[in-house]
Amino acid sequence: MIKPADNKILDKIYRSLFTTFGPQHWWPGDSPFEIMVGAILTQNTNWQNVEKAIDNIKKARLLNPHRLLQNRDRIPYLIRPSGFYKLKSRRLISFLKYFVEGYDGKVENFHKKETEFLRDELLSIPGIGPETADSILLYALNRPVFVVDAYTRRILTRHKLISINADYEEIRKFFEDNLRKDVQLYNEYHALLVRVGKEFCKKNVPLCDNCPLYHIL
DNA sequence: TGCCAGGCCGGGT
DNA sequence: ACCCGGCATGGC
Repeated sequence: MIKPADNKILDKIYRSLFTTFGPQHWWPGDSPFEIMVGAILTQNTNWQNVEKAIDNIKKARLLNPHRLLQNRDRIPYLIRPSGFYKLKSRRLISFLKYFVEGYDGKVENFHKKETEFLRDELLSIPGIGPETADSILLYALNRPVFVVDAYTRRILTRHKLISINADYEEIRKFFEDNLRKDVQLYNEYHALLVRVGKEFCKKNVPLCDNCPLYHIL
């Protein structure tokens, strides 16, 4: 991992991205529960497809943990547009059981728990890995946890800020160690990385000098 | 048309 | 401890 000399590089990157793109208003979603569902459905999937799935759930008036769990057999059909729908149905149901049985499906009941404790609980749910857990913690529960995703990794790798072998925890620590612990900052930063990644840091495209980050290396 | 999308898991080395 | 295929739909 790396990141020698300039321990302000992450600040520079953030300012550059924010100046270029402005606030991203993440997470797209009206309620913490919708965000949790979206976090699971968007695994390796285009957000547009996830929106269709969430719309289906809303139209069925099932965007509520208790009701969704009670109608679990309708989930595969409803979330079909988000892809991997049988797999994701199982994952969503696992999460719903955890949320309803452990917290009565109420977000307020999470508030008494420590972030690390919740993170461990989320990671123990089958189908919830580090990015999904951290997305839920940051965007649904407003906990200061930095979310690392494929774009984050690709951007940092391509700009030689981390080694190609760096694992999830290493990258997360890189951000959390070099930024102030601030929910709004983490929120915007991750959203901006996704934004710049979609536009300028695609797969199988080397490194373009149009990228706003190109010149601050 | 083929490639890709805001991962995660399980089996094989 | 890695590495890789499977999982699926819809947009460009």
